[in-house]
Amino acid sequence: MAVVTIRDVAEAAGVSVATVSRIASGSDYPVGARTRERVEAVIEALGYRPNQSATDLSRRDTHLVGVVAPDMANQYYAQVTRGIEDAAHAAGYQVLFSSTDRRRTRAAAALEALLRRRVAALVVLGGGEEIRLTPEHVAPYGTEVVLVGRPSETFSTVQADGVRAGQVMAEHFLGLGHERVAFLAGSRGSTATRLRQQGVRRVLRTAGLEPPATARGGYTEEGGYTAAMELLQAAARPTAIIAANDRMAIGAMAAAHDLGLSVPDDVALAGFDDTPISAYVRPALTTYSLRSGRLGAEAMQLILEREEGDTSTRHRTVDGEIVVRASCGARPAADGEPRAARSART
Amino acid sequence: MAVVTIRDVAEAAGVSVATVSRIASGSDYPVGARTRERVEAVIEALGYRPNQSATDLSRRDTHLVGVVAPDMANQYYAQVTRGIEDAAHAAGYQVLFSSTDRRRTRAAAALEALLRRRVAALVVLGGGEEIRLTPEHVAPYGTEVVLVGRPSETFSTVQADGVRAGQVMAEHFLGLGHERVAFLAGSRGSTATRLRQQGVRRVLRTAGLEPPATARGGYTEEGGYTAAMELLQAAARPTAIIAANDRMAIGAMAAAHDLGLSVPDDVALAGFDDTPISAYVRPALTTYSLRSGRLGAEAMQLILEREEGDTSTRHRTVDGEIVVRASCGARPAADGEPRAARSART
DNA sequence: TTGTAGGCGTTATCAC
DNA sequence: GTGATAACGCCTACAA
Repeated sequence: MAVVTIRDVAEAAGVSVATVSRIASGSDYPVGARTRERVEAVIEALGYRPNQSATDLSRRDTHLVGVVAPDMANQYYAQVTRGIEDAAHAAGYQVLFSSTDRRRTRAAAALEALLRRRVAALVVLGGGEEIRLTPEHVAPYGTEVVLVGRPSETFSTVQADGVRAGQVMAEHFLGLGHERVAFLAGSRGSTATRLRQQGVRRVLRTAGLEPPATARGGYTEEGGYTAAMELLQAAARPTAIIAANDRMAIGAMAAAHDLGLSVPDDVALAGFDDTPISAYVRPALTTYSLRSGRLGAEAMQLILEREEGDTSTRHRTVDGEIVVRASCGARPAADGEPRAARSART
Repeated sequence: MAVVTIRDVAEAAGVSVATVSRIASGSDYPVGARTRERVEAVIEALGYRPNQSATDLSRRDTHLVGVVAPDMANQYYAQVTRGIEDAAHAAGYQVLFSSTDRRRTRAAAALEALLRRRVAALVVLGGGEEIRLTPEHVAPYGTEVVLVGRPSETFSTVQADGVRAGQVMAEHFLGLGHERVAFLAGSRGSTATRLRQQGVRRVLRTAGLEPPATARGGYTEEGGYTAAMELLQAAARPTAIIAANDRMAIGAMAAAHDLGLSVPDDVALAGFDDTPISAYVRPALTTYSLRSGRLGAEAMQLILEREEGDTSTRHRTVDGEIVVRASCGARPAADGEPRAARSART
């Protein structure tokens, strides 16, 4: 009933704790075959499970990676985290995470707690301002820090190529003949929005068109709906709206619908993220797949490389691809499609 | 540069480690005002952060709660986890989590790792079969276990009132005059599906109607699409489909659309979960709000109560409410609506 | 009020 | 090969 310690095992097996440790920890230190067998049997019989706190303390290394994000219930962060997690578990790490809810105090508390736990690495998701983290903070602990989705000189980063994504999407619409393209921004100060918008702007400018009319939707369906209502009722109605994410694009689709406008005939639409649902709204949503999971996997990759000696600050870019469906007008409305999720990756 | 330990602080402040400990750990052990002040200054200056592994080892208590779920990228689990997390942080706990990907080996490994960490509590999400957890497993460690969304005699549980949810939804459709109601099940062996289906069945039987035609969609949009295609092309086409979750309902909506059927006129639709998006598809989806976050909060509540001495096995039920929108036919299609997210909670 | 010292459960360095 | 034993960093009787 009481917790079995290494000493209990040693005693029961008639060996020293050192021997048990060598066996239980999977070390490659040589141990006699007979002894090993006996000890393993005892471990099994007693249900011995090494206390990780003790191991960490002794080894001075927790195999823990801390993840900090604005909100884990948000699909994007959840997917990135999943990517981190898969790679982490494969490498014998565990994931400890905290949502900041975009609040300074929560972010600070989360970071503090993670540092106390001496996490081997820290992955910060999102471009929010709520996080104050300096190299001095983590220096003493040798914690590897990776920022996902925000630029940095001092820390390693993993980013989606937002500018390129915006360009690709804008070019797609220009290719379809659109000249009045609007942009639906996410939240203020968001890196993702800024980059995508920059890409869109650049393409429009190069084509000699006016910069996109812009409204802000805070990345939610509701915000997208409201912002799109505004854009769609403006004097010069845009013929296409590029939303900074799928959720807003779907809100915009609802707005168009409620205004009696046809998508894509009256207004073409597209988003970013390639949310699972985007293939199943009607018309199916054209979007840009960012492979959020890859971002997480890449972040973990940086962490593992550090473990192998590379302590430099590195920057990785993960790029995605446009997924053309019906909402942009490049494909027939779903009615005639044989397959709901029909899409093309170019 | 090196990590600051309690000894460094003691030395710098000219006191014993015991004194520093009493101050740094926030204990209420009496300490002289002057001493306290001095020590606090040193802690601040040196940036001392207690090593949690050491604290845990010494206290024989990690303030860690482990969460195990099939897939954290799944909206539902993410929301429940968020609920756990908020409550956990408020109570000074941290959350360690693992996705099992519904695989036995991963589930076993996750559980093992969590047990080694000596998590104070374990929250198991989902009704999957991949998890083998017996009281004997955790008994030695005094780990509090809470199962969310699956029944159990031996462990505490938190569940949504699935039967009631199913009943409410079925009654809603009967009230609208439907007599051929079909059911879109999730994955095999899912508790949520079973309960909701049971509720639906019960109501239909009581009303003297045939049991619902059923197809399985695995809880995804794609599965819902495919399964609905099947149901909708059957000889006796159902006039209403109740899907076990919103994602499948949206897949079904796409299927109806692609078949040229009108929702809700040709076929009425409803889901469960009240996903944010459900208010923004067109027609807006009638659903049943389960407040997943509440499930998590409630689970954490059980854990905290245990901390206060209640070691009994307890069961909590969280119930939700139907959210009536346009897809069931009880409200006008969104076109005429002043507000996209229009909904009524009855 | 403050300090001393033993213990928490492992690992790792030495001897043997 | 195997076994003592000193860390690891903190907490907490117990003494003073």
